[in-house]
Amino acid sequence: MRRLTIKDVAEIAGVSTSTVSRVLSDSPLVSDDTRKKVLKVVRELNFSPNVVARALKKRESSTIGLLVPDIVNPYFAEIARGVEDIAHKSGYSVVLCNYDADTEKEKKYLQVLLQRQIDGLIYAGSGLLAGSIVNLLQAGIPTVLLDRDTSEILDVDTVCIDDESAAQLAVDHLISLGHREIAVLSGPEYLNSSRGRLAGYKLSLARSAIDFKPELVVSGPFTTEAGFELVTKLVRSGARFTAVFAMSDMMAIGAIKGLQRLNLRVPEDIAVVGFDNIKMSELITPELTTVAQPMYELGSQAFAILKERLDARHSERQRIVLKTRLIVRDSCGANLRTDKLSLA
Amino acid sequence: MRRLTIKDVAEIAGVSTSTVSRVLSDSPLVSDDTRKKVLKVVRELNFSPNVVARALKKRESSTIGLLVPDIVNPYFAEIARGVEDIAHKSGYSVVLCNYDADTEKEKKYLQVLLQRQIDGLIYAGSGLLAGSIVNLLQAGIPTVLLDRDTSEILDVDTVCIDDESAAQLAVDHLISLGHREIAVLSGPEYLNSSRGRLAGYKLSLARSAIDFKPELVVSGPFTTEAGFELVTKLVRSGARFTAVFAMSDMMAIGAIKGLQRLNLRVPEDIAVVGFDNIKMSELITPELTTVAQPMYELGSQAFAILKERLDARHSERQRIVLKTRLIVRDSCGANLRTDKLSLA
DNA sequence: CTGAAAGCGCTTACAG
DNA sequence: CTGAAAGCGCTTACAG
Repeated sequence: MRRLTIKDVAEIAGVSTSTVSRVLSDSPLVSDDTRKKVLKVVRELNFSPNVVARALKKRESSTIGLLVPDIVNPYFAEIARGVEDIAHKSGYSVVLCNYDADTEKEKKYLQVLLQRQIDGLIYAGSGLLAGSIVNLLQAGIPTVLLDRDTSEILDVDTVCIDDESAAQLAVDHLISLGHREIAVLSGPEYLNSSRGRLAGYKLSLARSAIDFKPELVVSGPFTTEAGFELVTKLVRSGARFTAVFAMSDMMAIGAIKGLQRLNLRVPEDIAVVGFDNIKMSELITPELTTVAQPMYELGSQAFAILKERLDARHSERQRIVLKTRLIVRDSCGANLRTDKLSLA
Repeated sequence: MRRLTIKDVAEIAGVSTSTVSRVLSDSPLVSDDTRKKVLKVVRELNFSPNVVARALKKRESSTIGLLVPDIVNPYFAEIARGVEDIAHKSGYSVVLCNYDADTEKEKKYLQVLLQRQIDGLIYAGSGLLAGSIVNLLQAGIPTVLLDRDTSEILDVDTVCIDDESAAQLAVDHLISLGHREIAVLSGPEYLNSSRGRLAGYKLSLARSAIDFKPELVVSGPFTTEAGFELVTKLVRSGARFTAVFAMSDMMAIGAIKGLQRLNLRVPEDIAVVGFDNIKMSELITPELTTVAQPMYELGSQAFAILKERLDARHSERQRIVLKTRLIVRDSCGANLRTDKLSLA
């Protein structure tokens, strides 16, 4: 069963393919009469144009690439949702790429996406090779970096949060609750986001005249497993602390599990703050106090500025910083006196 | 900066575009010498062919559509990962579509995907319009249905689980622990999966000579919110039960929250089994006993059978049923005597 | 307002 | 083994 083409439509409607093409793309260069005639045939045949032919001709594929480390990570899933929703509304399709922490996969995906003539790329997460991004920019494909602040290094559009002040939200909260020995479960050290959050932590300590103790800072990937293992080690090392600041909710959740395994109560013995506010954070017990990142908005804004660049290629570089806020729940003890049953 | 084409390569290498095309697609109809010559130029120019042109000519886009209700739902995120991993390995890109429960969006996506000349479609979740799928099949685009057993209705490839026996795993476990009043938090009633699981529940009861009580069955969407509200209502209605079988982990997690709010302990007062085994299920407290679905495999198998159909269009209809298994953790009390600390 | 023609960047049957 | 030519299904500058 051959697919229909504008040629079929043209013949039946008794016009040229040019005309069919024009009505299909809402060109004003068509009389109302012919437009109606053509539209009628289109409807009758249930005709739907071949967008890959269009893409070839126009050199615009109306598709963008979305690179995330792993869509299974709820943080990236929410971002992806934000991207896809807005892209779809604007007539773009998004091809999903999970590159893990794998440099080879990352290169491979970039190559595939280039071959597919994507109009733009949204790059989330940590894997970015300096080399790859340079290639992209050289190839002239509009790119926005999500969740990575590379302002110093590269001239790319970017949407992110202010990691430093976001971290302060968390740490100040702990301090206000009386904590002075605050351990930190950091993400990978090579990430700007980890560094920024650590800087925020130090700042908060300094403001309250608390000494910074390097031995209270441990780092690993943003996973529950890492959270579990890092606290466990920390406790066993004999380090003294009454609270922990985890740089992701996944780590915080792992940490809470770890503390519970060690027979430590959260928040009574140790308080825990997370970071991200993934949905899961309010489903665990105790409900997690955390710094909320607007994941969905990170995604939708990323697409929005990509779109701006696609529409008008001259625009200035944009750097969007989204707001974070502290969500106080139960894992730091701030709500200890509240009778939770009254909420039900 | 114009993108390079095979014409550029051909000129520099001193051969025809046909030849360049042949070496690029590994045709055997090229001598070793010319192949080397061409490859050298390709490498030097860092040339990468335009796959949309290829797609137009070959009428194969090497892309597939993936329709999920919502990628933020961890169940679908894991499935998506399974699909994407294997698709990528086979040289296919996947276009992500979140259609929610929205019939209009669903139609729109289907239309867009058709226009994009996707080679195949993987359709997960519940939204399937009978009408849409018929259109698809008529359009001749290979489709596999994931997570929906439509064997009676439609002649489509399908990968799913045996809902009936999976549910029995859960319910039998509860019964073996002495429970006889088992409430069920069902998914939407119009779904085959909900119906199958309910059938399994009834079968298990019958086998143990337990009367089926319709008032213990309530249904709603597969969400934590529904789980929370459904148990809450059930308890307040005065219904008597000592255990609940939730048809998804999200519902089970919501139910546990709800019970806790009501000052009921899980599993001491009420046991809860879930369904799916999403990652979150072992992160909550108490850790959730659940029936594991192989989400990743559902996704990868779905792509695998789609690929088979793409490679050899004559294949018979396939229906793959994947294994489920019971994961015993803490939410039913089966492990009550185990000293959990010994695990740490 | 409309159509004929050229062309987007590939692939492949055909001829040699 | 290699190349010239036609064509995939559109869009759009050009001429009228």
